[in-house]
Amino acid sequence: MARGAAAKEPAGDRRERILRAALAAFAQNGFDGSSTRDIAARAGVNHGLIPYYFGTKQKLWQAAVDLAFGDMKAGLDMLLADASITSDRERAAQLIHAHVHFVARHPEFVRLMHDEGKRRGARMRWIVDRHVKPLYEALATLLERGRQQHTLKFDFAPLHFFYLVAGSVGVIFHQAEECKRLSGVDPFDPAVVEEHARAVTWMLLGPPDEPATAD
Amino acid sequence: MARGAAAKEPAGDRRERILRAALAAFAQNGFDGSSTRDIAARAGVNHGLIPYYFGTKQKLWQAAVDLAFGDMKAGLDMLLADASITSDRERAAQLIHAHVHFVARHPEFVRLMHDEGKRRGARMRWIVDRHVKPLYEALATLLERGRQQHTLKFDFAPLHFFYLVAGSVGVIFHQAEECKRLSGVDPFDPAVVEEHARAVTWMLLGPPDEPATAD
DNA sequence: GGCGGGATTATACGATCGGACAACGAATTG
DNA sequence: CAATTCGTTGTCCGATCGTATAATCCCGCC
Repeated sequence: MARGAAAKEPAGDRRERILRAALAAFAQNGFDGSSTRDIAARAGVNHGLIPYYFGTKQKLWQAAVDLAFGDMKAGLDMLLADASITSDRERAAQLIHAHVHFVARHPEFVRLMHDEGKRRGARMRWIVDRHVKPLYEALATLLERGRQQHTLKFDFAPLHFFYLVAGSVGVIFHQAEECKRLSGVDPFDPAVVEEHARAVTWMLLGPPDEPATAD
Repeated sequence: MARGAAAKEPAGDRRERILRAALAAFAQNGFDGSSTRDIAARAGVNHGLIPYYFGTKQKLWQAAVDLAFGDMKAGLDMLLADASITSDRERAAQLIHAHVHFVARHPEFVRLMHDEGKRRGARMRWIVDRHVKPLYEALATLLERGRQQHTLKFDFAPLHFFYLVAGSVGVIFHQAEECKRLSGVDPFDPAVVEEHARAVTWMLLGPPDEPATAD
């Protein structure tokens, strides 16, 4: 197989460069707000390469979403591995802590969910069926376990817990630019991330020094 | 002043119809995803009327945002009036309850915030300076009051509380379509709204029957 | 050295966008 | 009634979009 290329790059690097650029662009400006020409410019390649490698803009988007949720899935699997040992409040707090820091490191997948989750359409159905649903069911079983172990005491459907967590963890990072303008604070600052993790833990598990909500 | 018009409508109704249609469109598809032609079609008017009444698409967007946040401000003022009497947990719960129901009735302003808050740009700066900042400061004083009255006990900056509330309350309604696809549950269903209000209350104030997080 | 084929580029097409503009219609005013 | 004025419409322009297509390039292979 002869790979022509401009002899600048080692291999099919350009495809991955396009993918990363597409993920950044879609996360920043949404699907409609991103143009394939801009994505190609970010990747430093000719814009004709996008139809060549990915066919259509929609398929490029799907590949970028797969990339983002791949990272997410890896992080979640790590969390779930930890969860298997978890049975008390301290462990739950570690889970929350790890999740907040993960979202802070990878805000793209929150952005993608927020961009598409509001619209009824093919992209929303695709991302929900392929990525969000497994995530949701994983969290639901996690919640049920916490409930049985009396780590969490709540009397509403897991669905609400899901959006409570998704919202309270993700929005400050999703709205990072707004947050900076509003308060001058960069939510991605490590100290701020840490404080937010404490805040979420406080919300879900109650204050650390007093008898917790959960107990 | 001679107002010609097609003699179908009583007055400058078309201007307001355009505004409402613009608000719906911007909330549904964002700024880039909405076209002035589509907005005009929704309002049932010629698309040439938009530059006539509002000049530019951006100014139309600003007028629509003012409309949405006007409703929001009215709701918040009502809440703040209630808050003046509030000094215990029950009152705080009522505030949360009212706010959740308001957001459920008017999801547009959450959508607008989520659409622009992620991007650094003129529209984000405009909406933050004009609308979000007053909202944030109002909540901050409210939080300080709750803290002094020992209704709320938290040891992190009000900024985190702001995004905790904004996220946990708003995301399930912002992502309504996703939520329907994910679980089959319509978050705007009155019973679901009520349950979500209970869920948020549980998060912020602790379980109702046990010694609350706040006390 | 020529050749074949995948990688890359340049160019073009149709569609849609925001906005400009002139013409038209109707009601008010003299 | 004539003139003016503002609401309204239809049309057009330049830019940008996604994508198709053909030419070009560069490498491994005979």
